[in-house]
Amino acid sequence: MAATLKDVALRAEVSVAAASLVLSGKAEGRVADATAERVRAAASELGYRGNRAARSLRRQSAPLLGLLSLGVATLPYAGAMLEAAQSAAREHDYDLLFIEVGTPHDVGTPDAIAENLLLLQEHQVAGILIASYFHRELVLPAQLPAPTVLVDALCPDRDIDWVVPDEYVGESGVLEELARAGHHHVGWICETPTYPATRLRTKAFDDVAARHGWDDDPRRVVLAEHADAADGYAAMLRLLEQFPKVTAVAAFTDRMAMGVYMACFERGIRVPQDMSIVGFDDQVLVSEALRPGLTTVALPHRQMGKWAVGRLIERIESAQDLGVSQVHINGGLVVRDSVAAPRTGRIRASARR
Amino acid sequence: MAATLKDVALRAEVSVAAASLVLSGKAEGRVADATAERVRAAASELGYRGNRAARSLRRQSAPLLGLLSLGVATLPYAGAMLEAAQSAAREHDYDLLFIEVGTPHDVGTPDAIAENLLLLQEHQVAGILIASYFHRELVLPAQLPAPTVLVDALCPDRDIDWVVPDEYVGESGVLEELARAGHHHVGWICETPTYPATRLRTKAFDDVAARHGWDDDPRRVVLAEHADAADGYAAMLRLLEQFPKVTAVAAFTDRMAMGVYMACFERGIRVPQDMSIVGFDDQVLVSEALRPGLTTVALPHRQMGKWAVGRLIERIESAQDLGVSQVHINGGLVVRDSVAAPRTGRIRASARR
DNA sequence: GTGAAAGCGCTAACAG
DNA sequence: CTGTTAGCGCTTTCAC
Repeated sequence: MAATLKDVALRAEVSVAAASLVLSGKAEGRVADATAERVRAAASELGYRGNRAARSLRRQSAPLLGLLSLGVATLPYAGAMLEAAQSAAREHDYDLLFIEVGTPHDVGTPDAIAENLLLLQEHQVAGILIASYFHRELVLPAQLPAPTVLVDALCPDRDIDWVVPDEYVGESGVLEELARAGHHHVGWICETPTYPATRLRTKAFDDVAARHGWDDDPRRVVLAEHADAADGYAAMLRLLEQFPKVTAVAAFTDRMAMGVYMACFERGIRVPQDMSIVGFDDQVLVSEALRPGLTTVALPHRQMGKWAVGRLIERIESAQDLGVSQVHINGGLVVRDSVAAPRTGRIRASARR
Repeated sequence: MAATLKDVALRAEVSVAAASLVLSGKAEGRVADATAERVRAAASELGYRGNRAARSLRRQSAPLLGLLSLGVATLPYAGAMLEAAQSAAREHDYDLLFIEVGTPHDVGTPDAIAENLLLLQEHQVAGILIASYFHRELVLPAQLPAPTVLVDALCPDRDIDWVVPDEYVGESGVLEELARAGHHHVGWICETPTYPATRLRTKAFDDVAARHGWDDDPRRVVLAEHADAADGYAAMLRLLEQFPKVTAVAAFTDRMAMGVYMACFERGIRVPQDMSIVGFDDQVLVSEALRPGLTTVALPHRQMGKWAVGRLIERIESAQDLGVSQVHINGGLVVRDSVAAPRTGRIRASARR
């Protein structure tokens, strides 16, 4: 059976109180050095590991951070954020209680969120992370059971910490690459804008286009239903038809960009000589795997996870009232090889090979 | 402040013991129905949620399943398994304590595993899941702190439950598709075999090839260093050179298969008319996104997660000694459009477009 | 400096 | 059928 504090105390011939003080680093001038040493020796001989349940009961708070994932796990996005959050938590001696709410189709109703928040409360978590994607807007219960930070999500009109990707700056960055290469006929392939990520990236497109005086034929934008490769492919075919001057296209996500590549390959359109393409997300399975490599903007998953945990722990451990902190992180431009200067002549094959 | 059992008992005018019995469903003939009803009413009026720390302390076991992830979170594979495990756990009123061990490059040394197992012990977890990938062989400490099940990993010579994909049957399945289509000159692009996934899929290739009398020119196999698209691409170029008769290629993973597609696109080789391609994993970001869609075999992440949790809970809750159970699950063939009959003439473009 | 003691909220014997 | 009781292992006052 695992050794308890009492065992350690017995062995070191001190009281449990003294042993507790020493082992939780609160001995500071309250216990003689020699005694402390005896306690530490006894603990290590016994392989003492402590019992978190007992400690949590006593302290009314567990060394646990609840991670409510709103469909994140079902996405390939999750990994880096999870990993970063976990290792950041670990550095501060917290562990992560992972709860996935909602299936791929239903991304966590307010009721489901509220219910799982209560569950986290039962576990006495010291803090809560709510992770979503696409910068979604969440509806949260009025009463949160512990300090909370949102990741890639926000809650308008609410004094709560959150961290989101800087969609606007990121998208502007890749688009400037296109401008720098000299493009004027740029297509925009996007999911129908409904949540912030679509809206902000679209706004960036409009602004960059206006700034550089790009051909503003409304047919340069094609809206699709899903941000996946199949819809990206279909959208590209449509774009080629309705906006034949196009020399470069920006896609809402790397997955859509992959569909754009596929359409180009089938039509014998060379990338980047005949068509420049940029994406968003830096989904390496796609961006790095495509040939030529896709120029895109990284989503700062790792940074968001780390920041969120850092902030959460600050809040947990700080007595005074920190103001709210709502930050945007730019994951940064990832330049690969999918952007080149536009062809001067508009010579382009349109038959399949 | 959250209501305690005592508050409920007070309000229902019963003892805490009775309240406990009722609320944990052990009232069965020990408490009068009317009393039980009163307790339940009081609990719901007070919004009573219980305190897991207290319960864990008393029971010497927390309603927690420790999930030790060995690099899984850093892979896009993770999601489905995590999600399935979590929802299966939830059905039995357990939650998941998630711990990621090891970075992308170091996949959990035995020491790191041992250390984190101890950590889970501190948390009083009722059971442990150790999740890896590629069917890896693990080195585990002699003494496990709780019932344990391995997912997509195994531990040779150890009486422990595990669940792995049926690599051999799966790979044989896709290869039979190739045979059925009439191919005889089939290439095999694989990572250098070191762990079970590579070895078993390669064995399947050898066996199917022998069974159908495929051209056994040793140059039909190209080994690469990594199972990614870049190496798949390079391997395909080499294969075309050293085994020009090739009409179909099987890749160790979908990511490698994507590289194979890229090589074909660049060389003007049409898929599947000129070249049939099959993969493994059913990484939808790739397999579904490629055009034509990639015929491949699914990795049973969801099933493995679910099975593992089911088994673990069986072990936790069963008093008697269950035998060990080590299972293989076949994720199943996913037929898309990357396989066709080989061309009869060997007319193939070899210049780029 | 050190130890005794109270008690966090819950469960499980055991008495009644 | 119901209540009393004794802790689970730990932290934290408070005396000494």
